[in-house]
Amino acid sequence: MRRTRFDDWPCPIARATDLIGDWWTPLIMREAFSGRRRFDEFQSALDAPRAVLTARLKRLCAEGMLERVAYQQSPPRYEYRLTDKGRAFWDVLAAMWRWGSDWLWTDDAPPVVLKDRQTGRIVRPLVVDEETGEHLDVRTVRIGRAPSSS
Amino acid sequence: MRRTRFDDWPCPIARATDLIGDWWTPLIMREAFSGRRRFDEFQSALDAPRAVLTARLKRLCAEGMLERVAYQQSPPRYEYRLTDKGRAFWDVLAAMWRWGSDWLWTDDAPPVVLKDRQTGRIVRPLVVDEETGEHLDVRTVRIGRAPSSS
DNA sequence: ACGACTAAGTTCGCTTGTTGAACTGACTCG
DNA sequence: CGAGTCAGTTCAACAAGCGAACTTAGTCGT
Repeated sequence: MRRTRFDDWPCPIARATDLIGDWWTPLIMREAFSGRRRFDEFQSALDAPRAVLTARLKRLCAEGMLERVAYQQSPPRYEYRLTDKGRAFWDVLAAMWRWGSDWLWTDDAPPVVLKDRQTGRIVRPLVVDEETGEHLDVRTVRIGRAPSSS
Repeated sequence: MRRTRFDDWPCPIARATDLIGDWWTPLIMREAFSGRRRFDEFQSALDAPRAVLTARLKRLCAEGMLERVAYQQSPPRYEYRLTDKGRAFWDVLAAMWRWGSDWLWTDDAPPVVLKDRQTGRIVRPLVVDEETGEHLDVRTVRIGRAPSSS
């Protein structure tokens, strides 16, 4: 009776949930985007249980979001690097960031923001329709069957 | 030793993770966006354990993402409706959708898509910089301290 | 009036997952 | 030779998720 897996459901949200729904995982990815690579860097930044961190890093490697790369031979030591798939996941974190900033702070404003590395300008992520560039309208979008590809 | 809570961390991603990291929760929100409102509708759509569903709906109401509204008096029956905060969460699901569609199907394409309700056009969500409308560049964005608001 | 049905949960025994703390092993550095 | 570093593993206690059965308060058909 292990917990219900969603990773073979026919829905992108379900499969993504299977990953994100693992406690700590989005935070590990956040740290990876902040440039952390080594086991102990992740561990001390997050103060996560080491056993959990081991399991998560293993899974993220298996999923192809991180890569375990040796950075020295003796003693053998490995670090974890973002892959293209992992980097693409930034979009999801950005959407979480925006929603969290907008709705999860009641009185004050969040103490951390996203900035452009060059200009220092504060960046606000927004989810739009790729075609029109307009903010996605919840009320007009619906989930539908894909056109048959046969 | 209950599991580490992130809901008072000073980071929007952490707080959002605290919600999403609850198993089933994003799927419950997906179903809410598909128009489901009643307990048994959610239950049979997802085939989730009833006790878990009870706990999740309770939490989503407490967080202000759903509202529990009586739709009849006798016997008293309630349904769960999206609030503004809940509707805003669509952006996060859309980002998950896009990333899942792009990276979680290896051979074939996902069997479900997002469509515009009016035109039937397939919609692809994209995360952009609100200012420029450009796709967020992972490499130039960094996490920084907010300007002091004093 | 009686039994079947419905909706929205609750309860229960079992299994899996998370936690914090301590431990391990292979090295390096002074 | 002893202390330190890094990347984990092990362990026991506890929390959370699981499926199945049960409950409660009412309606409907005969």
